[in-house]
Parts: sequence; C-alpha cells; structure tokens
Amino acid sequence: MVQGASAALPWRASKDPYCIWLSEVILQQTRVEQGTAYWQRFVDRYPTLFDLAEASEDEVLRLWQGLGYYSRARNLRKAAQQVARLHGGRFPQDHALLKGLSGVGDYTAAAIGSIAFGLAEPVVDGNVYRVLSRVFGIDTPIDGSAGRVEFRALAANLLDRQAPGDHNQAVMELGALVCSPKSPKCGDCPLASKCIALRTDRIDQLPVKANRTKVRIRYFNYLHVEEAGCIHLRKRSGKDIWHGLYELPLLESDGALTKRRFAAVLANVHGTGWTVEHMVGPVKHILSHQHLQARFWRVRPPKGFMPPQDWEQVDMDRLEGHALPRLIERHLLASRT
DNA sequence: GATGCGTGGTC
DNA sequence: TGACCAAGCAT
Repeated sequence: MVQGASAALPWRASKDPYCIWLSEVILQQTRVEQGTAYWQRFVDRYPTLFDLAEASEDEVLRLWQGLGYYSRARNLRKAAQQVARLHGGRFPQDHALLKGLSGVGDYTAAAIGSIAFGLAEPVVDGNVYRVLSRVFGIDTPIDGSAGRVEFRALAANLLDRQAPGDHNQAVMELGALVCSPKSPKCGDCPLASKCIALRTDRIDQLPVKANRTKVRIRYFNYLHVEEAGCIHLRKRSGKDIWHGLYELPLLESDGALTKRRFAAVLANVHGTGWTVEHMVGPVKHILSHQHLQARFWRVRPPKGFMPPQDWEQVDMDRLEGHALPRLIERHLLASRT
C-alpha cells in the first residue's frame, strides 16, 4: 500500500468515530492541506461530540469560516445533536442509521462504518472513481446513476473484507497521491502493470464526466456604512450562497452600476438623503457555480436613518464573532488599513 | 436526475 | 486567464 502520507493525517491516529466523522465531513470536496488545520481547530474547541452539540450555530460557522460549503457546518452541529439525543452520544454502527444523520451521505457513512467500526462497506469517492475507471478502463460517466451503480458494485467486489477501513483508505490515498487527475505518477503505481487506461493510453480521458456546471454571473453592491468604529452587517438566509454567514447590506443588480445608477437604486430602496462617497471594486469573486462582481460603496445614511430590523450594528473590534465569506473578510481587512 | 452549494490550487 | 479539480450532500 501507499506509505508516507499517513503521518500527515492526524485523525488516522484515532479510531474514535467522532474524530473520524469530523475529518470526513471536513474533507468533503476539500483538500487535505486545507482541511487539516480546521480539523485540529474543531477537536480543540469541541473535544467531545456533546461540546459540539451544545455550541451555537453562529459559533460553529465562525470556526468553519473560509472552508466553504457552509451547509456542512450547519449539518455538522445538527448531526452532533442527533447523535446525542437519538443515539445516546454514540455513533450507530449501521450504514442506514449513519446515513440518517444530517450531512452524512453514502460516502461518509461508509467511511465511518469501515474505518471506525470495521464494517465491510466500500467507499466510492472521487479518488475511487478515478482509480477504478483507469485500472479497469471503464468509460461509463461517473456522474450518472448507471456509473454510480457500476462503480459501487466493482468497489464492493474488490473490497478486502478483513480490513475494509485500511483497504478503503489505501484506494483513496492511491488516487490522491499517485493516480492524480493530472500528471499521475504511473511510474510509481503498484497497479501500473494491470492498468487498462495506461496500456491503451487513455489515462487523460478517464474518468468520464457527463455534466458540466454552467456559471451564473451576479452583481453585488455592498453598502459599507461605517461610523464611530461600527459597521452594519446583515445575516444571509434563504436558499442562496453563504446561508447563515454575515455580509454588508446588499443591493444586487442585473448588471454593473455606475455611481449615478447606484445612488438611484439606493434612494429607491432605503430612502433619499444618502451620501455616496466612493467605491471599491469591482472585486471579482469566483465560486464553483457563480462569478460574483462586487462593488463596495462607502456611504453615509441620511440624518435620522433607521436601519432595517435585520441590519446589525457591529463594533469593528467584534467582527471575529461573525462568520464572514472570504469576499467580505478580505474587503474589511483591506479597508481597515 | 439535475442543480446548487465555497474556496484555493494548478496548468 | 479560464477551466478544471478536491476524501459529497441535499433537494
């Protein structure tokens, strides 16, 4: 098996389902290099599942700040509460029950089951799809239902039922360290002699993905209202990006706004009498599925302005109590200097 | 089953 | 630069 990386993964030292679950959720769609520091932060702050279950959502989101896919953080706390209340604080040793936890799908349930409890279940993540599609020369798209069924069945057949946890981690590690998406190290690969993709020169064509995500462009106009060391923030909600995080009050527009057009929109939404001082931007912020073009407008409200209910006035020294998207965090950091 | 959800790194 | 990619999940 592939040696060398284990020492870099601190959660490997533990068979504690709580620590393993934490690491698996953090690593969903996230690189080990980025996730490791967050894992350490979470186990330090929440040594036990009950500590996490009792934490506030704001605090968990704040700890998660910068890691992305923030529903993971909200589900993390929810799942901790579910384990505490429904299962007496112990993770169930059962795939279906594990899958019943918020934020735990097929992959994570199989990872916890096999690594923590030794259950004979195959994990099928991006690494496994890549390794199996190449070794066996399978061009079934991995992002369709047929592919999911086919690769899962194959992974189940290959599984070492005596050591499912080690087997699963070995395949994933092979995918991460050797059978990488680009420039795989076929010269170092223990499966090179059996690899159909290598033999037929199709390494760069596998795995096959059918769906391509299309990008939406959005124009964000942020109101930077800062007076006497305080700034107005607003918590995002609804089915949109950054749910539960804080940002500056936002006016979204269908296109880029000039200062004149912005002033008109501002008066329309929040009343007349505002002073628009200057604009910072446009700042481009790339999400996997949206391209944001942000403009930060430094504005002063009219005398006697009553902020909307959902605006929160925050001392600039107390920002660390709020989870901020990278875009906002960077702007505030830059504007403070 | 298709779509939406972050961020950072790479080429 | 833009497109792709990373130990997925929920709806």
